[in-house]
Amino acid sequence: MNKDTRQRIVEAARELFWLKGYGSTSIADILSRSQVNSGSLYYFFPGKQDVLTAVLEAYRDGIGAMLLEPAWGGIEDPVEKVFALLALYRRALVETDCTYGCPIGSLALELHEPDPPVRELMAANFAAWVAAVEAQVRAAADRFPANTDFRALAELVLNVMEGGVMQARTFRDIAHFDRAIAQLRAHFDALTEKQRAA
Amino acid sequence: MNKDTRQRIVEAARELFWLKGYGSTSIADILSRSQVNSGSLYYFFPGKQDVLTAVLEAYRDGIGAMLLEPAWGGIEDPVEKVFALLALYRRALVETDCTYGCPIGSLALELHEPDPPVRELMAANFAAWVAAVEAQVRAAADRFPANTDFRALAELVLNVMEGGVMQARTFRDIAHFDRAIAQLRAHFDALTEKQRAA
DNA sequence: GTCTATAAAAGGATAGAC
DNA sequence: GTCTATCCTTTTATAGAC
Repeated sequence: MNKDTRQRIVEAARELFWLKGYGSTSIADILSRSQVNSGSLYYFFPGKQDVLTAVLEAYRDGIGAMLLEPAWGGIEDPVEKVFALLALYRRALVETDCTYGCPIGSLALELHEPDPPVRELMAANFAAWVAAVEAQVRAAADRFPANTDFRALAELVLNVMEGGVMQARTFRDIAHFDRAIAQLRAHFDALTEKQRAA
Repeated sequence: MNKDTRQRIVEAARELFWLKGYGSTSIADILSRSQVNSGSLYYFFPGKQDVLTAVLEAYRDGIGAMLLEPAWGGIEDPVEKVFALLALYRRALVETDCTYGCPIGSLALELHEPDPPVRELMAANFAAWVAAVEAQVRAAADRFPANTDFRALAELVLNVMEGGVMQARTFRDIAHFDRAIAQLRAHFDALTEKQRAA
């Protein structure tokens, strides 16, 4: 219960930032949830923003073990891995009555002028997500037209997911997310069909 | 300078919520920017959240005159109207060094548990935007396959725009937005080509 | 490394004269 | 409808003993 104090703080902050956002989470909230006293938090972190950077580092470092591996367990086909990842976001939405938000996306739009370290960590998180998706579509490169921009395609997946989460949350209706993903699936089908025709 | 006091408050709040977000904008900020005193603001509004609903109502009521008409001036083709609307968002991003955020999208992700009136007004704003885009693609219905889901297509436009804005802001790089729109254009081209082939 | 107490400031909101 | 002054709470952060 001593050296993991820092980790308890980061974990509590991660949950609270996800549940309530950064601005609406007070230091007192973090202390209460992590069962840590003020003095200890400020021993590890100069201030609240440094807790945020630690949280963003945790997301970045955990994207494989915490997000991709759970989503991809047992799935072989690279394209289906992409949609299995999206299905994970759908599940999170359903389980939270469409209250869930992608933690990185929410922070990205909440923080209007983030200090450089914060912004760069958010960008690093998005970049890692896109790189993982890009690797999958690239692994199925033979199904796509020869001139396919795989990075842009992977970014499209991220954009549609983030947009779909935003709409589902705002309307409190998973159908918005489902329509978003259906449109993406249709786009993928059209691309692969185009290749088969060629 | 008396009956427009309320309007000055709403306008100042609109700008500040857009620049800094809702949580980071204080009542004192709004008073200072609108040159209004505390007593006057609380004469018109019970509290800060009521200022937010007034701002969201202003966005909803102004979507035609403030957003669509400026975007569509001189453009006839319905599909090009859709992309002209997206070009307006691009311009806003470029002019603000990729600091711009869609005001509704930012609020939608910042406010994690918005009270019903706030959430419904955000939804009404998105719905009006989507309806406007849907009307355009429907006006070009003959170019799309017969089974096209025009609402879902219009929602895709919104989702890609919101995602593209999020990425461009986070990376401070308009190329992210441009790739997002290019993917959307490719999707439209594929749909209309499919129809021509049929 | 952790504890309690508290400083110091900012925030939303109200009172009451005019 | 507007003005000034101010209350009350929350919030970030620090001090100093242990």
